[in-house]
Order: sequence, then C-alpha cells, then structure tokens
Amino acid sequence: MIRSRFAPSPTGDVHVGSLRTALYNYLYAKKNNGSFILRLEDTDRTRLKENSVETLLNALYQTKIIPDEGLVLEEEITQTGEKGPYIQSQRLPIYQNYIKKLIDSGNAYYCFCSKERLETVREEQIKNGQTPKYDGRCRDLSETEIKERLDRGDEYVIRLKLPENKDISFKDEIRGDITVNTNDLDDQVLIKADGFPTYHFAVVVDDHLMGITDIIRGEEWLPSTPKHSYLYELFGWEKPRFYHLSNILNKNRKKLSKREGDVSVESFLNKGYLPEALVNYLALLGWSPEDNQEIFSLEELVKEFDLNRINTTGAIFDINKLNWINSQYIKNLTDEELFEKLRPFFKETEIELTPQIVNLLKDRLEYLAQGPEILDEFLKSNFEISDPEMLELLKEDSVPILYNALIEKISEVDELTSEKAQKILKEIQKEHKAEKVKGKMLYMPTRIFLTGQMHGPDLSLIMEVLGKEEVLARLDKVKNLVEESNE
RNA sequence: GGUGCUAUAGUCAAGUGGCUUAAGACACCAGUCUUUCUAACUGGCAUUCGGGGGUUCGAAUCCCUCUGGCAUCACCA
Repeated sequence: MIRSRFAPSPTGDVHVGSLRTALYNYLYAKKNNGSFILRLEDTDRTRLKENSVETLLNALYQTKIIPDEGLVLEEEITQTGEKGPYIQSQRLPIYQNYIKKLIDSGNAYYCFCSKERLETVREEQIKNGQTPKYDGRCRDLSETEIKERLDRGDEYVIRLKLPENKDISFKDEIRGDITVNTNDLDDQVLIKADGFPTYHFAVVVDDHLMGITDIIRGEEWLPSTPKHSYLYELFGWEKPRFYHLSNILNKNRKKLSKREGDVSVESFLNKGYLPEALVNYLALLGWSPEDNQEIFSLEELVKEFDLNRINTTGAIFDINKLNWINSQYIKNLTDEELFEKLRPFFKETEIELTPQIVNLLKDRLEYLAQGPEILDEFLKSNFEISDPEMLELLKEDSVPILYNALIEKISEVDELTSEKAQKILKEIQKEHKAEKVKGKMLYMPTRIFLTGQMHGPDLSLIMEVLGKEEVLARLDKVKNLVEESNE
C-alpha cells in the first residue's frame, strides 16, 4: 500500500512550488490506489502565521488535491486517520520517547553550548576558509557533568552523534545512489532548546510512524537526506523511497521566491487563473507524459503520471505557457460555467457603468496617455499591476502614442463595441508598423483597455462572442438566479 | 570555499549507441482569414545537443576533462 504525504509548515501563503510538490504526491498515491496524507510541520514556533492552515486547505481543496488522511476540511478543519495526531506540535511526547532511545544508545548527546559560542566558532571557521560545523565540544561530556548541568537547569539541545569519516549512502529514485561522507555533515540538532524537534528529527519519526512509503519533496532536502537515512538505520527502520524534485525557477534561474511578486496559489486564483489550469501547468513543469498531450484533467493526470518521467533540472516558471493553458480551459467552458467563473470579476461599478462604457474607456485611456510618469501610480492603484516587467513595457515611449491614436479613433465612434475596438486596434497596429511597434506593446494595453484586468478571464472574448447586450442580459439572469436561490 | 545535484533552442521538453542531417508545445517572426477574438489556419525558428578530448563502423546518448547553473552548509522548514 502506497502512502505519500505533503507536509508543509504553516508559515503563510502556499507557494506554487509547494502546490506542485503536493500535486505530485497526490498523483503518485492516487495512481497506485494509495493514500495521500496531509501533515502539519509546525515545530518552528517563531514562524507560525495565523490562518495559514485555512489558506493551505483552501488552496488544496480548490485545486482538488484533497488529502485522504491527516488534516482535512469537513465543515471545519479536522484530523482523520489512525496514525495521528497529524500536527507535529501535538506529538511532542512521541519525539521525547524516541530521542531518549538515541541518547541511551549513545547516538545522540546533550549539548550545552550557547548560541553565542556557536556563532563565534562559526565565524572563526569561515574566516579560516573551513566549512562551518559544530566543533563537538559537548560530544563527550561525562555522565556526571551532564547530570549536573541538567539538574542545574542549564539550557540544552540534543544533537545527533555522527560517526567520523563514514560514508552514508541512500538512493534517490530519480537521481540514483548518493553517497556523502559524515565529515561533510554536521552533528544536527534534533531537539531544540524549546523542547521541539527540528525538521530532521520530526520527519523521520513521523514518516516512519505514519507508514509513509514514498517521500516526494523539494531538492533543498537532498543534502540533508543522508542524516535522515542514518536515523532510519539507527532506529532499524525500513527506509522509504526518496524522490527529490528540482525547484521552480524564475527568469533569472533563481529559485522562485515570494520577493519577486505573487507566487502564491491564492494570488493566481484571484487573478482569474482557473485552478484546473494552474494544476495542469504545474504538472507539466518538471514532468512530461509519454505522448504529446498537454491538456490534462486531474483524472487524466492520475492515469498518466509516472515518477520515472520526472526531470532533474530546475524548470523556469513561464507565465506565457500558463496563460495559454488557462485560455484552453476558458474556451472549453460552457456559457453557464464561464459566467459563474466570471462573476467575481465584474465589479459592481462596472456593471452599473457598462451602458456608458465608451466614456469610461475614454477616461482611462486619456489618463494613460498623459505620460509615462503617472502610469506607474495609475496602473498600481487601478489595475493592481505590480509586475515590474509589465510596468516597464507599459511605460515604453510608444505606448502613450498608441493611446493617443486610440483615443482619436474612438472619439469618432458613437458606440463602442468590442468588435469595433478590435478593428481600431488593428488599424493602429498597421499604421504604426513603420515605426516597428511590436505586437506585444499593443497587447498589454489592449487587454487592460478591454477588460480592466491583466489576468482575469477574457472579457473581450465574451463580449465578442455574445455581444454587449447579451452579456448584460445574461448577467442579469445570473443575478436573478442567485437571488432566487437565496430566497 | 566545502559538499551534493545538474547541463538538448528565449521557455517547458521528447530523446537511454544507428529509425534523429534532434519530436511536440509556449513564446517569437512572416502571412491568410476579418459573422467573433488576444482565436483559427499556413509557413519560419537548434547542421546541432555547455566547451574540449576520447571509445566506436556509428554518440545528444558511453568515458575523461574543463566550464556554467542550482541547492545546501541554522536550535527554518
């Protein structure tokens, strides 16, 4: 029986990279009729963030990556399964029990070194060009000294006692055998001064106790896996299979991080990306099917997914491809589905103003045309655009020129339909060809111009297909339906 | 710096010694259409698989080496 798990720590938003890890674990479990378990790793009391668990479960449930066991959402957040609790902070006695075994067998030891001393040692080592590492001062304290200091109430941590100059090997299922010498490893802290276990100790104990057969996680864990592997050996436990996934990178080939804009699942969903599309794209980032299929439902992914076809190199997150996949999903929606998805994106004011859409658009365009210096502020406040690259693009000199041209043309039109707008845009595009205006420059403003959203569902598409009147009529219908159901 | 991982086009990638003078998709470029579109359609886009050696009748695929990228080196996960 296959048992895989997703074990995030509740420190805020769910990163798309985390979602991919969760997805792979889910797909692998489902493919093999196994269980997908959700465990909470909340051993760092300083980084806890409120509502993280809600955010996490919402992201998982919206994308349909639903756990079979552990933390689940039923009316409210609860725990199900026989191997609980599934929240590490509720498992402290278990860790204490197992650390005692390690101490008794001489494979772990009390360390009374102060953080200050460790810091000094570290600096010294770095200065001398050495690999920073615990110097082992407390490795061989006498029983009596340990007892004395414990009785005295000295603060301590518990460290793993690694043998010297010993090769530790383990198998990574997608990279092969990996061997590391213990001299390159540190005597890892297993229990912190606050009594909580570190990640390294808690994962091993929990994964074993919860019967996890396959560990699929990010490659940042690869360097510490030898320690985990060694712990399994010390306890005499059967090792799970390890799979280390490469990271998702940004355009600069760096790990995609929160600092470069919105990388949380929530923000993508809020921008109008359909959960199915996000999941689809993430599945394809680092994995490829045997054939050339690109659009997959979750069910199809379960069927086709194969961990052997995972790529080992970091993949760059490409928003273009996501956009394309998203558009594929939007196109396949029925009108009813589409309008349901669309509803949140129609702001009240816009619905009210739609009859005067021409004037509204004019205002926007005129504002935009005033010049690059105010674009920044305007875009940020009105359209929530913060992507620096897009801002740059919009500030290109030619953009205001294009807007001026647009306004001029639109003024000549009594009633603006999306169709007419499009024609006008094309004309302008042709006119400016001589000036080598790239299609891309028109693209961005066009989108804002027509939808008022950078990434929202494609309003212009809807307008084109159904016509403005029809859009309004249907919206009213939806409105009524909702009101009726509320009664 | 030590250690580990990794290297096919702008991006995701297929490819595991001959079927490959390297699939497919996104992006990009050129064009067609203009009862819809940011759609659709047509065409273009790696003589070459990070560089250099070697093994072989034959290599992107095996070996060596150099170079680059990434990760990690916490009482964070």
